Amino acid sequence: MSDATVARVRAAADALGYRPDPTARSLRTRRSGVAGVVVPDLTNPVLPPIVRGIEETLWSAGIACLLADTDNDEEREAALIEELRSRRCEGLIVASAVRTAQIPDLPTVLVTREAGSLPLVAADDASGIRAVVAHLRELGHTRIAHITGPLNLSTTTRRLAAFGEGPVVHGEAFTIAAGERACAQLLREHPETTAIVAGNDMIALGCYAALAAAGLRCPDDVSVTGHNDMPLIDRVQPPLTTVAIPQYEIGVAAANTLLARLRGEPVGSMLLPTRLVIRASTSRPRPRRSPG
Amino acid sequence: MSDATVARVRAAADALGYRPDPTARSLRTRRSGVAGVVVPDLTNPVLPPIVRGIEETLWSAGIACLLADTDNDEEREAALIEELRSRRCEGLIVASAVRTAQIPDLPTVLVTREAGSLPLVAADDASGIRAVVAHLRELGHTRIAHITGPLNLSTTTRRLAAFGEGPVVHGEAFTIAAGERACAQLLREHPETTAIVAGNDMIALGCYAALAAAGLRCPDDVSVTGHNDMPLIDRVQPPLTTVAIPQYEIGVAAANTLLARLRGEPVGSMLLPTRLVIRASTSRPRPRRSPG
DNA sequence: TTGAAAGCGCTAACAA
DNA sequence: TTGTTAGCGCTTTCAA
Repeated sequence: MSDATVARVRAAADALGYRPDPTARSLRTRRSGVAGVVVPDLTNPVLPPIVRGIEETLWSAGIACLLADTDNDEEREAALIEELRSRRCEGLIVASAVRTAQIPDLPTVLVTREAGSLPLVAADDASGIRAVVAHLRELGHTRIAHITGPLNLSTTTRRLAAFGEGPVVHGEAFTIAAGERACAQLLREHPETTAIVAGNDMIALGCYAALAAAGLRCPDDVSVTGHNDMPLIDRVQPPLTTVAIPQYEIGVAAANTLLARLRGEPVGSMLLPTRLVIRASTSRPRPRRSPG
Repeated sequence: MSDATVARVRAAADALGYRPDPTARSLRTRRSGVAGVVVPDLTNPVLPPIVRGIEETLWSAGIACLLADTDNDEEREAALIEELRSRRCEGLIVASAVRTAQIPDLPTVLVTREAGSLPLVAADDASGIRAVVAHLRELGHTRIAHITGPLNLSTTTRRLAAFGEGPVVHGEAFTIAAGERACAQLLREHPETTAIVAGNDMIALGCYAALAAAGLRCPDDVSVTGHNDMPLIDRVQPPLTTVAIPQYEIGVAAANTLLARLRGEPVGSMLLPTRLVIRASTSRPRPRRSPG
């Protein structure tokens, strides 16, 4: 068939406004051109940049994204994933995985949170937390405590392991309220603490609130660090020292990993580098008055 | 057909793992069970709660959401909407509309931003802005200026009209950087200003930066107000006086409006109530020294 | 190389 | 009421 003919047919098709029907094509090819993106809570400021990275990368590969928000509810997650599967998603990017979760028989890439042996794209939080602890030690802190996120999340266990020795209190969620409660408990149980490594930025903000409620100042009395460097966290008072993660790039990498899987290429996990951002929530510990 | 038979068939179907194929069903019924959600920039903190409201409401009506981010680019918006249409979305919820935008021949509900005569679900910003101005006047301010968002957005024109008389500077975008530039310009052109009504919270944060750069303090020298009451804006320094909008409810209402349209019911626009939230970025104007 | 035909899994219309 | 059939718009196979 000559190029000219191709051009003529194409012109005629355009003139008639012909558009291939993706539904009919899907029925025939068994490919939907759709992937599912499952998030635990879009309202968590870490997620939107990740979702943008996913969405832009998949769109440019001709794949559309069905968005599903689990509201951090495991049952809801299961139901939504089943629904996405039944809608013939070609693959899944899951940011909401809890360690016990069952992911279905579908090409799946996890983001941030690990589960089973599925490929994971996440920030290298362990090295981030180690950098934070080193920074605090350099400032002269010796009584450093850690407030974790929920124990069923792999992010929590990774960060906890990297934190190493020291008092630990577990927060029930990655929220300001949970951070505030956990920090109040920490101040009761370990009043000698001079620095707190919070499980993430939201928990760090909870620490700010608990410290203020206890009449302590940050960083003068207690230094606080976070994790994620989420939007606006540089504008709170005091600006938070935290571990920056490449959110958008994590989204892009997750999408590319899924695309590779869909092409049948072997894929593995990926940890992207983090960066310590030192702001005003950390300082030298206030010299202790000798007892008596 | 007896109930018992129904039950037996159903049991047999379950046993065989029968799942109706939504693709084939779509091909036949011409209904996809999918709606498109078009946002200008998911990274803008106002949007995630709205998207959650949309997504939860549509899911519970059996409709899945294809997410598309236009990155505030009009061409991209057109291309994405065309792509969503070709994928047989049953309807569209568009939060990215600019006033000049062409929306295709598809049931569409606009969110926040208006365009043409399409049904719109938004906050009643006009009354919010009026409340802000009244609050500033009550505090004793008489030299109140307004920094707008981009002029091609209906949110900007609504808020500008409600602001009324006074010096106005236009920001090029709803971002901190644009707010900072516009505020710097305002301080040059109208140094007598004692209060700034910013077009939204991001622009207000830009004002904070510009004021600090000019050696002015908020609220001691200049009061600042925002719009949206976005997450974390209560934690910045000083906590921002702003207009709270019911973000999640806007999403829910937009989704319900689309569902009504899809059922063929007549639908109209809806403005949801706003609420003035007074925090620490507004105070009485500093008494002016009499000249000379 | 080109064209014809079968069929993906479902639903709606129709016949028995 | 129940069963049968045509056909949605595409891709792929097979025949010419």
